[in-house]
Amino acid sequence: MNVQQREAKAERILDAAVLEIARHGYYGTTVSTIARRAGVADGTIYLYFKSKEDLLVSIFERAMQRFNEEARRIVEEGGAGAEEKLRRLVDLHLTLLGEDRDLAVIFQVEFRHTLHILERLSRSRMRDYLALIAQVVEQGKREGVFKPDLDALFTAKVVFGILDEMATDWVLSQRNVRLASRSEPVAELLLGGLRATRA
Amino acid sequence: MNVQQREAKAERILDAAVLEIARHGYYGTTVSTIARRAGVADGTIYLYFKSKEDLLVSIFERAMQRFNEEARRIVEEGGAGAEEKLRRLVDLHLTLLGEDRDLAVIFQVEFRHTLHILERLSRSRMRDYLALIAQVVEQGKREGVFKPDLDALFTAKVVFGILDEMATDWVLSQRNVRLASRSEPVAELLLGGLRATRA
Amino acid sequence: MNVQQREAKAERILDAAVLEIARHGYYGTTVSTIARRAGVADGTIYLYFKSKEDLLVSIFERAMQRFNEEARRIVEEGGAGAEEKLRRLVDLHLTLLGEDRDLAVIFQVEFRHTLHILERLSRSRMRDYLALIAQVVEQGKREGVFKPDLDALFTAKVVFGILDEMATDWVLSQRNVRLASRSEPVAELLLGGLRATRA
Amino acid sequence: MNVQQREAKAERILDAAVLEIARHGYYGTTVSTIARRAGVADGTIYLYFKSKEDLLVSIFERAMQRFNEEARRIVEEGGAGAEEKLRRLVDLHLTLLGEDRDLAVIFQVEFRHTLHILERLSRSRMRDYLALIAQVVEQGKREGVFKPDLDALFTAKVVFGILDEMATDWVLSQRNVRLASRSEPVAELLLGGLRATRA
DNA sequence: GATGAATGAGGATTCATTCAT
DNA sequence: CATGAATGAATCCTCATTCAT
Repeated sequence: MNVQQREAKAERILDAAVLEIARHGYYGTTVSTIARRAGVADGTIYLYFKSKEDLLVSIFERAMQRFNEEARRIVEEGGAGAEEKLRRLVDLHLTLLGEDRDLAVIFQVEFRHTLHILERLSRSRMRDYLALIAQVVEQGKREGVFKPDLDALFTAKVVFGILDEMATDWVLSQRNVRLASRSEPVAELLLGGLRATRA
Repeated sequence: MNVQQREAKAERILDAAVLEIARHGYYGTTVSTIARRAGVADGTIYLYFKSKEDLLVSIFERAMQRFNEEARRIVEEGGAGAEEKLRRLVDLHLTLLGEDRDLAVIFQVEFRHTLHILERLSRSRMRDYLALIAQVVEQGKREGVFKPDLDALFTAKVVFGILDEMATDWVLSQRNVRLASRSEPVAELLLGGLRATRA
Repeated sequence: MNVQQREAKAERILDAAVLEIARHGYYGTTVSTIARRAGVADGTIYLYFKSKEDLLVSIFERAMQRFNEEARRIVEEGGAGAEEKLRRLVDLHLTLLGEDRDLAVIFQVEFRHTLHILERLSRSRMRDYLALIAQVVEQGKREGVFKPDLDALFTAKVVFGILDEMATDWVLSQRNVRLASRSEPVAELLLGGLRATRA
Repeated sequence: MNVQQREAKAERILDAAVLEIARHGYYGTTVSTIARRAGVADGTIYLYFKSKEDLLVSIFERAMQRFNEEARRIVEEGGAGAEEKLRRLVDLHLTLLGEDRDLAVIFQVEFRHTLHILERLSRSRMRDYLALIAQVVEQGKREGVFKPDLDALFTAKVVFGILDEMATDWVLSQRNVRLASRSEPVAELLLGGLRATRA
């Protein structure tokens, strides 16, 4: 079995885990259930993941990698201004979560709890993400479009907090709206708070 | 045993539950452990609470009641303006959580997960809380100090999101700062985003 | 529940464990089986014993205590000579094991393997037992009835080895003889080897 | 692959099994571990042995064959007397076990437990071994150097029991002595017990 | 012959909940 | 009212064995 096949099966297991955990919670999901949905035997799970917990960590890692990659692409792009970048980050966040409700549920609901378990590990990925947002804030300050006295990290947390609340709200409400439809107003409100008041 | 004694014991059990669950998580805490810390027998817990889950619901209810009561007092006060009320709400939120780290941990970490369990129930209390914030936003619009086109509920969620992120950040960081020390900058940033631009 | 009742139930569980383990081996016996035979629920076992392994340790301890107690009584008796004491020790060993075939099986078969698990623990009880035999050898040397150049501990091991082989042989043979019927010839043979040759 | 190559690989697997089982016990050793140490795939084991249990049986068979072969050579030698032969048997037993501690561990510790599994099978080889010892006892009786009233098989078991206890003691003690250094005193003690008292 | 990925039965242990005292 | 001993369902994980390649 080559690397590609192996990874494909790991993906399938991870996908099954996302689906089940989103619907029934981490503690409400048994390894057996995940295996059944992935179409493998219980024991097979353990050929690909060290433990049930490792499954959760892997879901987080896989998702955060994508978040961070795409966010980095936006932040490090040469041409765009800070306002534009912030709009895109907001949209990226809400779009990625909005595309996969199950993943969103896990992020907004399960991981919170699991931070208890995962502790530092997950926090380091989060720090990276916050740092990327903070970078845009700094750029905005340099460009003179954001208030000069903003604390970049503090502001990044505020931005994240709003996006996070939007996502949680969307996840818990059963209404059938696209999460990304919030991008515009959220970005507006944020920029309203961050923009330098012209003298 | 009169009502007062009964309630006192229920409180003791609830306090023990807060402490243990904050430290070890809902699933990491056994009913036995809670009973031991509360100084009662395992079975006694069930004379006061329907189940382990009910314990969690009760913690939430007790805390939210206090939040909502105090928030209502602020919101319904006649004399104050919307800006002032928002400042006070921000401070209330961060102060109440900052006073009891264990409770804060449960709110920021355990309840998220548990929303899965508690579902609608908890959301109704949350809706009340959000409605109170929204009321202040409305007042600000009427007073002309907030932008006239703000969607009140949406804005309330934004406010809550920021406060929530601040609290989570505080809970997860081990640093020894007072959570309430964030009240000022948070309120400033929020008001910066909400204020009507004077013509 | 008082101490006596508690101990009675622990005994019942231990008895059930002896019976099942003797018949199916330690690894061939499930905790469930033991529980069923003891007439308790699976979980109850764990109110009395830390683990399945602890059950095995406890069987060993309980039996060795009886062995050592009775052996000590013989060894420390004032009046008897070394020859007589050795005869009685041989008889004690074979009688106690011969009385309870299940226990004998566990001693001769299961514990060997389990020494791997129990290691030092059990060896200390064994050392006590060997020391008691050695004491009799010393007495015999002082009395001039045993060869003066015997190494007491070495000799004790020889004695034990013979008794042990007799027991194992009895356990593995299905023949229906009393183990204690070997006491006489074994003692004779032993004494034949130990006796001082009269000048 | 010719017969020789096939046997060489079977040997390698058996050697790996001896090593692992001696160190971790039969139940503590996985087929995978044995395969890894033997440098073959898990499945390959099953091309050479019917099952994990069969591996154990084969270890026993291989070792007993050597024991019996060498013991037979001693016993059937024309020139030597019974005393001399017994000395040599004692030395053979302790030397063979003393040369390979891993094998000794398996014999003294694992097989005991496993007798449960192997039952009759192994006993037949053992009977052969005991019969060889008994033969020497008979010879001694005929030669008049051993007591005339000895029960040959009973005596053989006594001899075996002593050797066995010596081996077990050596295996369980971590001291760094050669097991064969016990040959002399053991033989002396035995002969002391068996010798005919000269009239 | 050799491989090693996949299987899935099996078992020790935990813990929320009950109920006789 | 309070106790805490007893319950037994429920679950993660291991590992001997198989079989498609």
